[in-house]
Formats: sequence, structure tokens, C-alpha cells
Amino acid sequence: MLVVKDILDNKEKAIAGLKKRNIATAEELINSVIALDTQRKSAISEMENVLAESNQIAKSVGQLMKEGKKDEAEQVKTKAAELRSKSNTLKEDTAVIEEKLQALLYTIPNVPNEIVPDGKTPEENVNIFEHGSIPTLHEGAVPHWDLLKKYKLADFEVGVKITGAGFPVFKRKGAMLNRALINFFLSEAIKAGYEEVIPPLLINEASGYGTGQLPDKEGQMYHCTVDNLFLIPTAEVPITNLYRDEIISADQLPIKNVGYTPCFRREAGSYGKDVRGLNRLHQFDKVEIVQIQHPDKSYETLDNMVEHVKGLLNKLGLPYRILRLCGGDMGFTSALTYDFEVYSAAQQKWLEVSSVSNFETFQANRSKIRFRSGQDKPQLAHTLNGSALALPRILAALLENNQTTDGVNIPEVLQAFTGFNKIS
RNA sequence: GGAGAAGUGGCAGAGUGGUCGAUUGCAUUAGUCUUGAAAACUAACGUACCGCAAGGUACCGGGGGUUCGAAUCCCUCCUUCUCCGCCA
Repeated sequence: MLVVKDILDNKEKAIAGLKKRNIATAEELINSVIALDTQRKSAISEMENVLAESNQIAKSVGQLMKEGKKDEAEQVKTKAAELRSKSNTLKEDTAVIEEKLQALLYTIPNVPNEIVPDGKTPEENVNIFEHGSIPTLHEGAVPHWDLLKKYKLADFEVGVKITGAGFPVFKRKGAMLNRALINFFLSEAIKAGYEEVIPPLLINEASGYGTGQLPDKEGQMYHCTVDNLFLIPTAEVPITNLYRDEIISADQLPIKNVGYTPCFRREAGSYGKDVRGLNRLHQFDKVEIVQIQHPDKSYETLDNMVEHVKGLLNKLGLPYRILRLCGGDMGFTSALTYDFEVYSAAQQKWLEVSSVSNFETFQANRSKIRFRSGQDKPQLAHTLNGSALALPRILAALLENNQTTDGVNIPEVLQAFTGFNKIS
């Protein structure tokens, strides 16, 4: 959530940023925030004045009692009770205003960075980097879903039986390749200085609010209503929330974490070839990198994270491109996002396999993730995260791009992890 | 799941209705002393909000209540510990 003080300091920037997200009412929204904040301040002032007086009197009651002036004490008590009830009313008024402001702020997305391109649709994302050449496949090459079946790497039907659509069961070398990718991604991240964590796969409401899934986007998460817990849509949620309500010493920054988790997404409203095979699943594996960084260094860190993901794709030998997302396609909480897409040669499609974002203080403000340099006052940190990487689409592209007439070749970097070099 | 106990500032640990935002110790920071260090001594040292400031307000696990006044009493939820049961 946006920091009100930042809005007050630079109202025009906030409005311009929201306009970039194609929010027609940007100006109204920001003006409402400012108006509510003004109301809030005066309500608090008024309430606290009454409270201060009330506290004064309450103290004097104690004095009078001690001195044995009972009658006087009784009189003062009546006065105090009046003040108290007045302050209670004011307290309620203040709470109403604060809730309004809070609710409004929850509906406002992050202000995009200056370099975020204008645009409304994914077509307007800007391609900033391409690497690798698109392979020419042999005659009769097939999409990955046929390869999965042919080599018995995954079974969608049995997944439907035990759970439902979108929950494939990986088998044999399919399962092993999946696990090899997880280990490869983890070991690369650890080499790059990330500390591994294995977080819970279920999160509570407070965590959902902390990273921005709640309110509003609860529809994308599976909800265990009996316990009011949510299955994580990404490891970003539990890992970032590790630092919720923490004040981190500045010399601990940056905090770098990596975690492998399954991810669960309800993804309502998808259909057709976009969801075919491994393209879109309700449960999938992902290795996520998360950093908590000093505001002055977060964009440098974002670049580092982009470089890290590039390195992974380079090593896997997959052709890919990097998109700078436009204002209309960026996530609610992000200030700047780079998407990575790999080319899946049989489908002849670009598949999103990573999204690397800087959230600046947006999540930190919700989560109260702060740091302190020396004796300074605590200050909101910047949070960043990125997929490094999401598994199923990588698997799809690897299978499709590396297929030959007599099997699928495993990239060299993975062979140490798979223990085999070919699927046939 | 059953029975008990407990949750106070970075940590330890006082405080059972008023002058307590909270004694004290440790840790931390600065200073004195010292050739340097240690020790000792002195001082500072929670967070948020309102206010130009002086200052004020809130917070003793969360929420609610009683009272002129709550860390302290009551209700409720959460968490931790001990014992029993069950169990990977």
C-alpha cells in the first residue's frame, strides 16, 4: 500500500503513476486519500486533547482520595466520566475515518517506476532483450503434451481422478527431470548467495494482506475455510512475510532468500490452448528468489536478479526474451516488473517462466518491514522477488526444443542432477 | 484431543488498581580513564501517531469489558511450555 506521506510529498507523481496504470480516476483517488488523511489528523488531535484532559482529571481523583477529600473526588469523577464518554465517541469517529482511509489505500495499486512504458495490454510490453536462436525441429515434432504421453512422463488423467484438471502426476523420468530442475535452480541460487528456506505452504490472512494477495485477490488462492488458511500462490508470500513486523539492522541488508515450493492457483476463467498440457496448472513447482534491500540499492538489486534468471536460461540453452511490463499489465503491488518468456518451439509460443519485480515500499508498508541504520529511525525497506524459475513451462520448452527423432536430449548442466542424458 | 502453567522493552526478569511507558541486570551506542585493550565510572538507549514546537496520545500476546483511573480485575481468542492420549 502506498505511503500517505509520499503522496503528500509528491501528489503529482502519484497521480501520474496511477494514470500510467490507466486508472481514469487517479486524481480523484489521490485527492480522496489526502482529504481523508486531513480528516484523520484533525480527528486524532481533537480526540487526544479530550483524552489528555480526561487523564489529568483521573490523576487528580487519586490525589483527592489520598488526601481524604471524598466529596471533591466524587464531583471530579462525574466530570471525568463525561470526558471519557466524549473521548470514546471521538475515538469511534477517528476509527471510522482511519478504516475508510485504510480501505481506500488497499484499493490503490503501486505507483509504477518512471521507466515503465505506457500501455494497456500485454501487446504493449516492451521487449528489451532477446537471447538464443529458435531451434528448427525435425519433421513430425510434437508439442510437449504429446511427448509427456509418449515417454510416460506425466499423467493428466490420473491427476483428474485424484484431484481434478490442472493437477498432473509426473512419473518416471518426468518426475526425475522436475526434481533435477528444482535442485539445479536451488543450487544456482545458493551459489549466488541466496539462503535457502522451506516455508509453510499455507498462510494466514495477515500474511495474505502483507504481500498484497488480500483483500481482492483471494479468488486466485485456494482457501481452507475451516482454519481460514490459504494455499500459497507463490513462495513470495511466506518468504516475504518472514520479515513482517521486523526491524532489520541495515548491515544485514540485503537479505537474500531462495525457496522451492509448490504453488497453487485457482486461475478461474482460463480455457483453450493456453491451458493445454503444462501451460497452466493449478499446482506447479517454482523456485523463488526474494530480497529485502535498502531503498537506495533496490534497482541495482533488481538488475542483479534479472541477471541471475538470465544465467539460468542461458545454462539451460533455452531461447528467451525479457519484457518490461507496461502500466496496464503490471501486477497490483509492483513498481517495475520484468517478465521472462521462453520460446517453446513445437507450440511456437512464448511462455512466461519468470516475473521479477521491485515492489519498493508497497509491500513493506503493508507488512511493516523496516530497517535501521545506526541510531536512525526505522525506515521502510524495499522488497523484491522473482521466479528462478517456474518449472512446468521450462519443462515444456525443454521437451519441445530438445526433441529428436529418437528421444529428448537433456541439457548438459542438468545431467548431473538427472543422472540421465536422454529421455527415450 | 484432555489437564495444568505462562505470555512485560533486543534478551533476562520485577511489577497484582493511581505518581508505571513501566524497577533492575545483560546487551548496544557515546564519553571519561588507559600507551592500547579490559575493567570501572558517566550518559544515552522501545514503537507508532498528532503537533512548527513545547508537548500530547496509544501500545505490557490480540480483541472486548469493568472503573474516574488497568500491565495489574473480568470475558474471549491466539501462542508457548509441562503432563496424558494419538500419530508421520
